[in-house]
Amino acid sequence: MPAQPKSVPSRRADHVADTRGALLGAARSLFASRGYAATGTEDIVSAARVTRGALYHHFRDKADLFTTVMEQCAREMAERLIEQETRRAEAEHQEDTWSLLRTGFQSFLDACADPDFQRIVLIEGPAVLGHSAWDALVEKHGYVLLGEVLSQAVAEGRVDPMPVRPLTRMLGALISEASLYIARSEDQERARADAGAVLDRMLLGLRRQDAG
Amino acid sequence: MPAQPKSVPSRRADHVADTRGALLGAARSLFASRGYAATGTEDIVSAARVTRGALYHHFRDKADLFTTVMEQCAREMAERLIEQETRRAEAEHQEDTWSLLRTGFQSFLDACADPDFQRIVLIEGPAVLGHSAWDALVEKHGYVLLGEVLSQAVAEGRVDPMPVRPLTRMLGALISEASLYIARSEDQERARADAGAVLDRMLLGLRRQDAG
DNA sequence: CTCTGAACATACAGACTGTATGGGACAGAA
DNA sequence: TTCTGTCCCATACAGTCTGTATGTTCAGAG
Repeated sequence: MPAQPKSVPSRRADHVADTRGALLGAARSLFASRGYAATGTEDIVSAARVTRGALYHHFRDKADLFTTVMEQCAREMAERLIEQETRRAEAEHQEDTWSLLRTGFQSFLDACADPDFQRIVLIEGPAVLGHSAWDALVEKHGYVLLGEVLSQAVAEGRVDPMPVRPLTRMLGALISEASLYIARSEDQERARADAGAVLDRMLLGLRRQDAG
Repeated sequence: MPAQPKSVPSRRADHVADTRGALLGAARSLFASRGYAATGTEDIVSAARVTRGALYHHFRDKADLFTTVMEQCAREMAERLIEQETRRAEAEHQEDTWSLLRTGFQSFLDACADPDFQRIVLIEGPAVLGHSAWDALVEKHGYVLLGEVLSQAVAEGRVDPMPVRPLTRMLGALISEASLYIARSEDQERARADAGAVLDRMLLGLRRQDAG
């Protein structure tokens, strides 16, 4: 009878996972700082202290590695937002639903300030994967939450009925551009306040118009 | 005394301009259809019926060629919009200024439907040039008109006072994403109507609030 | 006519990606 | 224990692409 049940991974499996994780970490750091094209596979494997053989064993090619890294970034962002959103929902469940939606978008904007996310997902992603594949990934991870929030807001009558799919994309693009604008501004504080104000005003346009 | 004044270009100069134009045209077509990375310099020069020597004579490197192509696309778009805008301004100068602004943005959205513009300027541009250089180019050609219209709208009190720079960027991103959404939709007609409606509502949020 | 420089074409060197090959470690069968 | 197959990874190699260096042609100045 073995000392450990079958479900416990072997030490060898740990090493494999460590190698793969090191590759992902190195790739993520380099893609975020230098971009996809300017990062050679040799740079990645030397940073991960392995050889290119390990890379091409774990990933089909360089684009596959990038896809995995981007998916990781997107998933982390989605989890962060969901956890943050549920915490707010239970904390301030008595507050006005409209101001809840407003503050939700503001914190969404703050979350997008992550440099890795900006560079890998927002900048490099569309050009490396092509816009259709990029869109599928973002749809899978990011837009589920945003689309859910929006359709719920429509269902509750907080915003006027309108097609949710284009609304989701356009609000996502709006927040993305706002975060990039803030990131490359001199005065971050001021840029954050300005972009937040503009975003808030645009959101206002979606609000239910008829006071009936 | 020469039969032609000095200002008349020689036939050789015509050939030079033709070569450069052929390179730009081939590069534009290929960059738009296959993207920057998937287009080799050999593809470009064979389509232009010259050799790589001509390319590297006229342009510093491949990125320089791309920059010139993108600048051409952006300039054409800006000229198209300006010409279109001035025509509308003189034709309907008696109409409501707010609805003028609204229809202006809708026709801006329609202009962005150009596939070359979408792929080269909106998709490939940021990743190839880097977001800062890309932003400088778009600032130079595209955002002058948009920013002008917006600051004028603020000055005339049609929209509430708010920082114009972030507003310009975010509206530009909004329209860009809307045009891309339309382009990759199954039902173009419906997508156009939906995106236009959402854009119109967001614009509504910027409108002057106090009825004083 | 000679000479210079622009406008290309050609040839070459370097870098990078992807693949084919080889070896070492580990698990399971005999 | 020994043998064997498979997984994991390192190394070597081939193909492609970019950028540069060199060569060639030709228009125009002196």
